[in-house]
Amino acid sequence: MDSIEKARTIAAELHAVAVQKGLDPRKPYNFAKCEILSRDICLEATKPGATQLDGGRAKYIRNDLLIIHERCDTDFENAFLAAHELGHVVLGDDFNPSPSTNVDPARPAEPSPVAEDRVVDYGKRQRREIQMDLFAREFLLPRPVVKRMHLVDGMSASEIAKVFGAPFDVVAQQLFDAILLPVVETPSESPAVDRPLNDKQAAAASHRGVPLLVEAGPGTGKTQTLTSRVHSLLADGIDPREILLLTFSNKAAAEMADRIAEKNKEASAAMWIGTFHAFGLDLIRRFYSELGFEKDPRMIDKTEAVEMLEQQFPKFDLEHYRNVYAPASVIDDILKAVSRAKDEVVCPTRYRELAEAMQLRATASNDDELLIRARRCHEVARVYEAYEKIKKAKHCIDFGDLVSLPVSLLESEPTIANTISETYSHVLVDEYQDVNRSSVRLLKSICPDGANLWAVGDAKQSIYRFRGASSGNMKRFTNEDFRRAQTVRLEQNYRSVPEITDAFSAFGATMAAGTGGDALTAERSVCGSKVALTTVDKVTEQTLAIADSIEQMRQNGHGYRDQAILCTGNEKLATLAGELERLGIPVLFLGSLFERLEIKNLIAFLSLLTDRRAMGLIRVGCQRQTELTLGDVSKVIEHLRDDITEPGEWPAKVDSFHGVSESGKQVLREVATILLGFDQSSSPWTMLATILLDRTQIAADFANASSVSERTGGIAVWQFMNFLRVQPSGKGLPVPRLLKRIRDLIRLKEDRDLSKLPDAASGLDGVRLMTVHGSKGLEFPVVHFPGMNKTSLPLNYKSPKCPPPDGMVEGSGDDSKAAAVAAHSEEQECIFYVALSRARDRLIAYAPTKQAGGKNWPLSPFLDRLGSNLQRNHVAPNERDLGNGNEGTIPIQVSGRISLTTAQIGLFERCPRRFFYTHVVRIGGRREESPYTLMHDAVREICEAIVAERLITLSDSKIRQRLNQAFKASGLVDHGYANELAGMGHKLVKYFLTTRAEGSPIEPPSLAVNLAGDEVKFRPDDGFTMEDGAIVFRQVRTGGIKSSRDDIAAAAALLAATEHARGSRVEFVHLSDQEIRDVEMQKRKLGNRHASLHDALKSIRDGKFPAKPSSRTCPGCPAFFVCGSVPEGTLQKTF
DNA sequence: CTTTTGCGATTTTTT
DNA sequence: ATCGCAAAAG
Repeated sequence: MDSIEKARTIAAELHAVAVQKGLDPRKPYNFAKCEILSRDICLEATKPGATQLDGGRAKYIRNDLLIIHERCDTDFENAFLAAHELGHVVLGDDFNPSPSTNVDPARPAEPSPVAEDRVVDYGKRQRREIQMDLFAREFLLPRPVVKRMHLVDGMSASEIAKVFGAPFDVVAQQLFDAILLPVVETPSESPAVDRPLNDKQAAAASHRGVPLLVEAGPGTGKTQTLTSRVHSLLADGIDPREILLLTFSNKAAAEMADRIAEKNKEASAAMWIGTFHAFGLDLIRRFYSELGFEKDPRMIDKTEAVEMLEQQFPKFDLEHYRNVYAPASVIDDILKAVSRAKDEVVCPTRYRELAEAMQLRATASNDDELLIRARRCHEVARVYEAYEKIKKAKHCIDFGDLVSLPVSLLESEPTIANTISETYSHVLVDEYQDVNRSSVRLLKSICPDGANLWAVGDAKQSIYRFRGASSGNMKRFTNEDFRRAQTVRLEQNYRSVPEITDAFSAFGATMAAGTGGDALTAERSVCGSKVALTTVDKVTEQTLAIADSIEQMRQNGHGYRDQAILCTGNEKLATLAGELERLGIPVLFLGSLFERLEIKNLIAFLSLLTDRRAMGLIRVGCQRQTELTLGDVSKVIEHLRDDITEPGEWPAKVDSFHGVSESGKQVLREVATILLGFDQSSSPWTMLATILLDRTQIAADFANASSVSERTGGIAVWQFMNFLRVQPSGKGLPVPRLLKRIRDLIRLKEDRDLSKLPDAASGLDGVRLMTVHGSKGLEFPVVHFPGMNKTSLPLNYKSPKCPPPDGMVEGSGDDSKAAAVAAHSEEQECIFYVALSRARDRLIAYAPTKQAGGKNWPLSPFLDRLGSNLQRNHVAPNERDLGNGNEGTIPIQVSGRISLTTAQIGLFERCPRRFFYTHVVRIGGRREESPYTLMHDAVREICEAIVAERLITLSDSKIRQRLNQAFKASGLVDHGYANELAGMGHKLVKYFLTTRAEGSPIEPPSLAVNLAGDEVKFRPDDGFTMEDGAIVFRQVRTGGIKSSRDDIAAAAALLAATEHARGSRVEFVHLSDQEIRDVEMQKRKLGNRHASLHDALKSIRDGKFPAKPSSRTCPGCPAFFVCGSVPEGTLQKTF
């Protein structure tokens, strides 16, 4: 149990005792006051800003036995400040005389992992203040009390708030903590039994003077050695404020802080413990003016960064990174390159110089390939320069800046560097194998000669090479960066049984990373089971095999919570989690928050305020209290499609919805009541908190659930509400802005942070599912490691979209590509090594040997390198239903024939589910509008006009005129870069005209291919009779990306054309790529596609609409927020 | 026996 | 999007 939970438990107990003494919690200030007075401490209110308050809002003055606080408007606020200070007293945290400044009564139990909170998460002072806020809230409104009021007495959050005179949001947050998060069990309190240090550990801990690098393999007692060193430094009389302990993750920092606090709470709070990034942020905040910022520059995440650049993108006029359709993805690629540059402390100017140097070399050696690479780098440099300017102008900083800015500062300002290095007499670094050049340079600035620098790491666990971490830094520590340095190697493994230790040591001996002579000696005794590899025939059986062995391990005494499943990537984890859950294995896994049904169900309420067709009813209709039939939902959407309705106006029209059942209308009125008083400008958090706690039973249902998977659902809701609290401000209405931001987060894969389970979930008895990266630093009695196929580990190297300029990555030599490939393959070995070494007692790897199609699927070559340490066995698990079969089938009755366009059938192929929403339910809500899509719309419109007016040429001025007209109609003229956008459009139209230079135009006819009574229509955009008499039909494809795999839409077009006129051709014109592609298919291929068309139509009749999820396409789908299960009932449909 | 084509599985990882 | 394998075609 962590310190925060401990504090809350104590607070709740105090509350209970006070109530027993007869105090009334409904008078909160008096309640807190009596508790304080009973400790012989005085309580005083004073006016805000009084000198005694020392700049804070409340303060405990120990010497005077006095708590003072500023006088607030409400009794509850006063009580909260008093209780906050009471926390400092009760928790024995009164050694630090600083006042309390950032008091927040509605603070969630754990910060949301977004933007700045990710960095400062465990800043020591923040952490104490968070603890006190939660203590105070718990003292005034204990979770068990509010939980009982809500669940047993049936009181809403507002009613509870009234009773206590507390604000709604404070009660709501407390209720969320109480009913959505699992109750943390009082632990059996078994603090890690510290064994005495072995000789090597003791030597490492007591070392003084010259820099020391401790090579600590897995399970060698690294943390214990490090904490021992800290305690020995303290014992030597070192002031804890002189000790700096740097880590790479907040998790590690918190663990170190807690471990040190076990023996010395005061020292732990006084030391600087945190990540490199948090330390960097501290420096930036201290020296903001030297860095050219105003006070407290704001941190932005990548989503915000992309948004900033997107606005200015048209003006960059990039040639090599030109994706005029979806600039966001290009910007993302470039920002990744920028981030890498910052890892190497390469500023925009230096980036451009490197690119220019490449250009010179390319011209000198006549190397065309090099020249193109150089130009690409140059374009990145241009965007990089602009990005830094925008950021500075807006007083923002990004993740990369957190380390690179302080490095530049300290390296250029020796006085500041001196001040800092004099502050810290002892610097300790954890996970040294994860340092990149920027962190090394930061270290060198803090301790130039390396005196009393102490680092610990393991080159074989270096799995962050993609962000510039290199185990080469381990070698350089002694040779180059900190000469005079010594090394110590810890050789005893205390974690794993010999079977496992020997296995990963054997693999370790063959690894490129590390020295080769670093095998470990197992201290534990043999367990009798070797590391196992369980192979199965098919992928589906792998899940069954894992489920079987989880249960078997359970019979051997390893509970679910003792077992972990590790995968290399997130995608596979999510699939596995779903399947195991269906097999009845409880799993601890959230997955992508916004893809969970509970969350989509909530977002549906929000979308009902913004979407005029109310497609959110699809999700709302699936929920217990608001059940609707699919038929009714579909009818409502149909009504709203033809109606001119503003978003949120539909509740007024319920009576006029003909064809909707009476019971359906009744539910719709209830939904309207649930939404009453909210609109697009409402705060999403307030609205959903009201819905969850005041107007529905949704939250209560989670509290009453018992299964791990339902509890996980509750945690997801908690996490989502937590996320809603911290939205960046910006233009537009809050609700639509939030929906856009969610889509952007997923597109940029920034939703990953939200899929981390809060600490409060750790008590649940479920199998832990995580990536190998996520498992670093952890250990589990049993580890399952699936997917050990050649294609997944090692993964093939893929070069970044924007490779760094030659010479940017220090120590990569002349061939930067070869160096990157080598680094990648080293990293893959490290991933395997880390995974193996997480296991204490049992380790089982899994792999299917055949693909779904039945062909062989080779095993990972890494397995052979375990030699005789690996026990192989092949199993054939009993078939069970993984529930993948019928998913997506919807009862539907199609009357009459089906008639679709090529575009529609193409959509069915890409994602049948999306087809269902778009063309069966017809939810509408076309794709998102952006300046780029509007520009493309204008171009398309003009091209259509050109065909209709049979124009062959059009003067530049006429094109401009038409574009201008279209831009006016769409409002694009007002865009800041309307000229640049018009320039792009001009190019596209001009290219379209060149495609019309040959042959004589014909009126494009409407074509169709007959498919057993049904049809697929092909309406060409353009048509010609060529000089040789051939007829050509053209379709303009705006997307422009050439898909190498011909889709069935193309086949349908071809078939339709041939049916119309034998020997006619079909061509796709890609405007952005300036290319005409002939649609060609061999007889066999065309035959196969023809069969696929038949299959597709049959699937539509059968109601088979499975989703094809993809993080790339889903966020852009209009049905994104409603996709999932559908309401009950059969759908009547005419196409 | 060689070449083409289809198809399935994979497109990480994080402060 | 890209790779590697297996089956079909030449």
